[in-house]
Amino acid sequence: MIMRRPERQVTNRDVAERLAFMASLLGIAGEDRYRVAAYERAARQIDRLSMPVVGLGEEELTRIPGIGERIARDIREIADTGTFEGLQELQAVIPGSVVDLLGIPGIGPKTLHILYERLGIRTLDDLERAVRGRRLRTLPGFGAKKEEAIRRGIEQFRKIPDRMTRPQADAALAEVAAVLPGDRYTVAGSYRRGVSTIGRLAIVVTGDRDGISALSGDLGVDARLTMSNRYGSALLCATGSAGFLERLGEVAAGQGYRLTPDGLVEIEGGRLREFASEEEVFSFLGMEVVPPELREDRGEVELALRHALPDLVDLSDLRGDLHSHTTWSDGRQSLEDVAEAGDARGYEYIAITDHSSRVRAEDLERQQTGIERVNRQHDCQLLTGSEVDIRSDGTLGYPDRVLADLDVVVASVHSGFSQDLDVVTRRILTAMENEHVDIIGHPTGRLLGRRPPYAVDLERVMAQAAATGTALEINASPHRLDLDDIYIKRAKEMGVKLAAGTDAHRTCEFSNMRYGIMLARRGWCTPDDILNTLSLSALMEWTS
DNA sequence: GCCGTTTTCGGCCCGACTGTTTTCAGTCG
Repeated sequence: MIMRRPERQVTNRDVAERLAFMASLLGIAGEDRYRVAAYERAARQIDRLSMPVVGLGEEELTRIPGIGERIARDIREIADTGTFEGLQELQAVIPGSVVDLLGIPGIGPKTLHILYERLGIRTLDDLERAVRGRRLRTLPGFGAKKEEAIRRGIEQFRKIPDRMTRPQADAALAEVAAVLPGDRYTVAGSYRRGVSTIGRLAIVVTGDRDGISALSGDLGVDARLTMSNRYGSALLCATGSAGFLERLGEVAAGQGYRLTPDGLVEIEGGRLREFASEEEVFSFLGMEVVPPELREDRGEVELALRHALPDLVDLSDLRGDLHSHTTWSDGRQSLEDVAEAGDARGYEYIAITDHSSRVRAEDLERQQTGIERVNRQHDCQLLTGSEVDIRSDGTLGYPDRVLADLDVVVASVHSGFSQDLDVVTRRILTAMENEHVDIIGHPTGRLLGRRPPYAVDLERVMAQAAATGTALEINASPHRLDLDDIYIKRAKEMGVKLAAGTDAHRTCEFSNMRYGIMLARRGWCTPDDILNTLSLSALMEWTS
């Protein structure tokens, strides 16, 4: 049976993506940077628009700030044809492989423009050859150091694994949902275990084969068919991980069984025992049910046999969020918006932590007045705070007297990513020595699929966190998910508190907390390990 | 390219950082 997806409607995301692509091409073509910025701004506007843009006429489009006559025409063209003339003209001149090079750290549009125009570089391989041939340093505005920086950038770029972020996986799963009814399948694999990035989606399907070939063919989903009376073992095996299943297989073998997706097979005699649910399998083997997030062969099987698994933290245990941005810096939400979002989630508090680099100390005082006013109108209390830069020389973005007035101080590295291990580590250690710093934000600085972590000695950071009573952040943004699970577990074991924060720049991002909790659970955290399970008063005591 | 007027062109977010420069340009967040 051939599954054909219906012709897809052009979404706002599609339009935004075309406009952003135009901006990249204009930048590489060496166009005026404000023209480039105009397309970037328009892309952002369309992306956050609540109504579908395909239904709007040019007249209505120009009423959106940042969209004038020209871009309104382009948008209409995209809505009708999927692309527009100006974009096609540029695409005819600049190959797509050139645009990809913008992903290399240290290469922006201006640099790429010169590389493309002067050296005719079109691909990553071209660029690598030019670097090896020391041809970059001869270009105007280039030198040996920049050439070396680009060489390192290429190295990093090549190391980025080709895995989906969780939002990308969710988008792919939406395509699965279009093919199969929800009661016929369950998502398994690394997705179900809550891994930060997903290589390949795995699902377990019950019933007939309808739609299965479309899933594995078009969508590249690993779909395993089973019967409902064998669903338990099938889901267990499809969820993994390999190490966990191996350990579980040993337990089964000790009791005379072989673990298979069909069920437990008696080693002597070959009789099959079937299980409709995972719970039944665990129970049969005399074990506690192991939550999917723990199934990584890190000692969970032994504890499950002793019925001594940790009581993992749950989203409902959280009383607030410890990292958010507003329009005072680079956020898209007002203080009022944040308080409303907090009320809607039933939070007791949300820390307002705008970037120190974007808010002058005297403006921070004005923001505090605003917070006091908003707090009178809402149950959820906004906490005064800052995400203060740990600058490349190790100093903080605000003087102590400013930090002393804040409820919550998150200190983060946003610069000097290419510094040596020891330099970056000492910057962070120094920040923790400051008595006003409560939390180290996104401790490794990684951006999933885009930028590897900076070089930092996490053992030393964790030891210092334990010694100074500083919390380490679990940054819940699906593009960061930083700290990683193995370090969360290690930190917890060292007695370090972990602070879950969404880093929300807009109200819809507060729901990203679910990712943070997923990660905390993978790090074996109980409610006691997470700072923001504390009540407001207990939190205030902890930070003071 | 957009916007706001000072109705017809000049300014557009900005600070830290780095590398290339002798005072600035490009990248990044």
